[in-house]
Amino acid sequence: MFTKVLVAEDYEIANQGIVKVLNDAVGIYNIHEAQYCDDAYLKFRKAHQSEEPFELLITDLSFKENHKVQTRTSGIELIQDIRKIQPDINIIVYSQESRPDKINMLFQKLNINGYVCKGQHAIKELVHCIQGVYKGNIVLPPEVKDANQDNIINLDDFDIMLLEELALGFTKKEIVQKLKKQKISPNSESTIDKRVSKLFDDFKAKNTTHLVAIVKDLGLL
Amino acid sequence: MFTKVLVAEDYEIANQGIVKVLNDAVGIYNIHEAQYCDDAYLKFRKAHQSEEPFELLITDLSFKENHKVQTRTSGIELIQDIRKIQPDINIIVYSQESRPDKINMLFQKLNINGYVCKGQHAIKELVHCIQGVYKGNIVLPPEVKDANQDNIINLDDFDIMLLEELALGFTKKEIVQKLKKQKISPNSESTIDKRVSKLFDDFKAKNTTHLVAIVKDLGLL
DNA sequence: CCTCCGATTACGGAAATCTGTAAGGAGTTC
DNA sequence: GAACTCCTTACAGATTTCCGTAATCGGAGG
Repeated sequence: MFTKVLVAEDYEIANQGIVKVLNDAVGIYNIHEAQYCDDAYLKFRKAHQSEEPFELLITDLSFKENHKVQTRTSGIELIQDIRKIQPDINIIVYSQESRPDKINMLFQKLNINGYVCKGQHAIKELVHCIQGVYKGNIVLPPEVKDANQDNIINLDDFDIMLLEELALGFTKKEIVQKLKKQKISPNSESTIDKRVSKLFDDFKAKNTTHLVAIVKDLGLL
Repeated sequence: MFTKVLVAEDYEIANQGIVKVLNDAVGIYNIHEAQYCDDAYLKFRKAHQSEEPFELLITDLSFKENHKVQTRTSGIELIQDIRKIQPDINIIVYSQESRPDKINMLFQKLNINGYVCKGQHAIKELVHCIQGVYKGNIVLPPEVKDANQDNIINLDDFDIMLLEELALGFTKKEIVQKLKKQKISPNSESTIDKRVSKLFDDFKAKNTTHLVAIVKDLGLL
């Protein structure tokens, strides 16, 4: 089993809970805690430099800002920064988020090893997830396993960019200008139209406003 | 101090944590727990019928659905249902939500007595909140106290309805038709235009899509 | 009674959206 | 090379949005 683990979680009650689970149910005792992203990063780097690296990171996604100045505010940035130092580190994200699309994104973009959803069965799922990751598996939460199947809509970066620009209130003409300025193709208004129309079909949206509302609800933006 | 308290929280680790805080830091020992909304409601009703009512409800807002059929899925419904039985019950909401607008809505629409934000200082805030509510105060979380001031935008029910319809992709013409069918006034396209334009100003939105995106981000929809 | 003020309503016009059709290019397959 | 598909681009027209101006109505206050 993993011997050295870092738990990054700002919510102090949960933090205590996780440590207890690791002790009692998994049998890990060398556990370091961090309540702030920056703190987690520093602890991680120090351990890596002194050649006593962590084997597993368990982290939340959202860290509330407080009086202290934090350079990293979200767990996503923390993961990216830590992966730069130690690419093969095992990472389990442990968060409130339960929207399948958003969780899927974590696996795709950040290559996390496991995800546990804070909730009723968090203890059982956490134990199961750690054991699975230790065996080298990718452990999806039941929320994603159930929901997946065929309703996954594959959005490429261009689609995401379009959605973001539209959500920021830019007109298609403005988006076209931006694209041309940045020399990104495609960049004709007609193609943008076509792309957005395809998104209408995908998400069964009636118009741009509806589309952005749907995508916001799904947590993709 | 309160003697009989109900804690409704589906997240088992947090549930345990709250009970511990109530025991150690506040000195409340007659604590009942519920992991499901329906369960909380039943316990509450039973206590009220047997004339040993709860004096305080501490509840989360979001309850994950699971295999069990739940008639109440959100803490908001739970609060509304419990208030019907015992209007003067003290209620503290204890949730992830940190957006000032959404928290304000809880105080305005549900008349809750206190709010505690899950986070770094949850323990201290929870203790402070319980003590304040016991004295008869309305206890706002620091997030709201800081943020408030003048940036509160007052939306009436008509505005909210407009925003919801727009987010569902209805055109203004369609909304007008609905209003006329339901004999709700105002119901002219021109007034709808004016109202939405005012919302543009309030939220500094460039167009309808931008407006809906902003409002979704604020958590008002 | 009169005036002021805010909300509602009507109307018009420039701009943007949405939805077609059609044409050109790049890559694949036969 | 011909046939095919997929993506990009152009264009056009109906609808909708957005933002003016202006008329009307009702309540508040002098």
